[in-house]
Amino acid sequence: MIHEHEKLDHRVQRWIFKQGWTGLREIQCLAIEPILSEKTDVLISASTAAGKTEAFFLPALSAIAVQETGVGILYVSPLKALINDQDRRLESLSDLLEIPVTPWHGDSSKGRKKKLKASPSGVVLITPESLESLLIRDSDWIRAAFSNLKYIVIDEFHAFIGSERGHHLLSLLHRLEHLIGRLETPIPRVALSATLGELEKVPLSLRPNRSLPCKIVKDTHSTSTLKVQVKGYVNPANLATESSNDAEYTICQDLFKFCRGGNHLVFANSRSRTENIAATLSDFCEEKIVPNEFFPHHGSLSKDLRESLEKRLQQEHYPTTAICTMTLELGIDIGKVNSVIQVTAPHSISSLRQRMGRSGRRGGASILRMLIAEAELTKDSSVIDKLRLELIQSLAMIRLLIGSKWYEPADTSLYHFSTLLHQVLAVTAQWGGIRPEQLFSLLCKDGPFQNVNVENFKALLVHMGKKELITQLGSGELVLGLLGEKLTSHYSFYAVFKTPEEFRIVRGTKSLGTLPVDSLVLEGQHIVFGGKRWKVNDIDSEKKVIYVEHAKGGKPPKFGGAGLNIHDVVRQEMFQILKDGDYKISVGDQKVDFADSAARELFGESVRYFEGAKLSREPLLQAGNTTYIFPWLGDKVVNTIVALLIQHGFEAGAYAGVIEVEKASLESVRSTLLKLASMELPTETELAQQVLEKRIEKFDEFLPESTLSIGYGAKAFDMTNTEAWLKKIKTQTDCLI
DNA sequence: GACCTGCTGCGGTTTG
Repeated sequence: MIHEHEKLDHRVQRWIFKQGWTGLREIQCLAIEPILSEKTDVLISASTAAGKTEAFFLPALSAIAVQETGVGILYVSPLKALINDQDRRLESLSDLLEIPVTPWHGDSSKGRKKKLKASPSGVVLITPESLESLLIRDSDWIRAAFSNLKYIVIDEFHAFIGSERGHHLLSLLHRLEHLIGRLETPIPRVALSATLGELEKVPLSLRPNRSLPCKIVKDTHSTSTLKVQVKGYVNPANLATESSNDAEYTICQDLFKFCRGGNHLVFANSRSRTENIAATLSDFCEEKIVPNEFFPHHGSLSKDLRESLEKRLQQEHYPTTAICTMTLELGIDIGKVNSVIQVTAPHSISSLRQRMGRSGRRGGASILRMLIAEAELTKDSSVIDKLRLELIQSLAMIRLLIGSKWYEPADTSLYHFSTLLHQVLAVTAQWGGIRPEQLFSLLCKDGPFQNVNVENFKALLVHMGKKELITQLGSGELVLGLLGEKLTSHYSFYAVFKTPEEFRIVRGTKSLGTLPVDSLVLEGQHIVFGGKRWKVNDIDSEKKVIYVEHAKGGKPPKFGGAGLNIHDVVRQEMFQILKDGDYKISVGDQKVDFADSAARELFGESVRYFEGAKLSREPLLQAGNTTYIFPWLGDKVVNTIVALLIQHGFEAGAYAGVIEVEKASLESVRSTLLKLASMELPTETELAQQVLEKRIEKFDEFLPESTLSIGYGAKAFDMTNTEAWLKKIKTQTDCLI
């Protein structure tokens, strides 16, 4: 394997030497042979900054270095910013090989696009949406330009997998292979990612029809070390808002201590908390008369503000801490930071892993601090507070991250009907006219929508006809209808995901960012935005602009938001920790304690309550008029149990995975659960029929009710695991009798 | 009690 690099083009070898590299990394060596073979898909899974991009491009550029004409490599990225980074990173190597690289997205140079149009060759860096636009508007050019295409590479594959946008991408790639006559001899796909759960299942998500095998390349010995600490905080009960005694203020004081003078990332999970923390930390700087080094970074801030902060982080000239949301999670180039701090529990282990990858300078340890505030207990405290579930969830996620290296896998049971409808329109627009059976094989039978059967598809087409999205000609061919024509001819068509309407926040003539309109903003109201406090002067509903001026004090804007989706494995780990009364991680014959004394104290309270209520054996608990159910399973199962109970006349809801059944005795809930365990349960689709608002995705508004129920049912409910849980409850009860 | 991503053609202005 030491001589693998000799298979690379001589100029590529010379370039490697010139970089001063002592040799190739393990994954880079391992990737050479499968990529050069051109006979297999390749999944390259390695941690951040392990050289995944080079692992692909060194051999792939070698393979196309001798290619005369046509685009040889199509690189697909979820972010424009990533395309711009890659364009810069590839410059020296592509210059040496005289291979042109063309970034192709909404904001990229028109001149370079024009040049590629005139003489297509080399590497194209593109977003899925731009590829869609080219397929619809210029498929003849695509057919010619991509006729010699050797590789398709997808960066940050985990950002696509399992989502509407991911299915869009798979459909685009399948349509591309179809267009250039490569269905029989598919173009090898290479997926790059740091955090993929259940690796062996990923190839199916890269190519659902399995027309090529997939080679998995991963680094076998990850040398990176992690240093983790969980700190607990107690939020005093009965406090007036914005008190200097509340937990968030104490957390900010600690953040100031940890971060000042260095480069750090603070992930705060919501834009409003991000804004609050950044403002408080800036205030601390002002009080101490030192330059501010704390800045917010999230999706509603303007590109200018975000980019200047990214640059400041990367240059490392000044100490800088970004308080951020997932905008700094993906691979945009900001260099490594001293440490990562997570305030409030993370939403998934894969995102936690992604965040940790941002820390660890010069091969040193990654440092993660997790700051978790729980409410001070009073006689009115809820069961969820008494169990300290946010802390328990955080501990469970750290154990899964470090102990079992497990990440949430993609949910492959989904239908993605909204995106399927989009693709019916896109393909019809691309071809002008198409027969229904051709559409079905292209999109469902051979394409990525394999969960959709002929009946589902027929129902969809019939409804699309009724809505004038498509029309059937006498010949049987489908063409665009009036509304379909209108939708596909507007640029907003290309993306399959939905964007809420937003107001621009403007100070004088300077745009500070945008705010979703579902939030309440009134004239005279004080808001926090861009890390500073503002007073709203005027709102222009027509132009969708909010005019602001500087102000002191004020409340943050209320950003909108929806539900969580915690996985079964996380909840099972939480149960295990509480049952064992121990969260520590075994390393060799030692146990590593990663919690501070306050977190240990909170954990003790949780375990005492757990044991007192006998929750290790008893899934039900009555407190006053309310009965609680503890399935210790993911939100899909929790949703399913709630829906079943509502069907049986109960008032039920769930919080943090715990089901609350109001005005119900433990015995009445238990007998209903036992009844459910022995009867035939409704299907997920049938359960979805009782849900009133099912239109969530961008094109859901055009779907027939029956199709919506199928899609919603698969997304929200899990009858198989619910049934298994009910049977377990029944067996336990039978044993007791 | 959540987050993020993307898109065109053309008319206008400025610059070489």
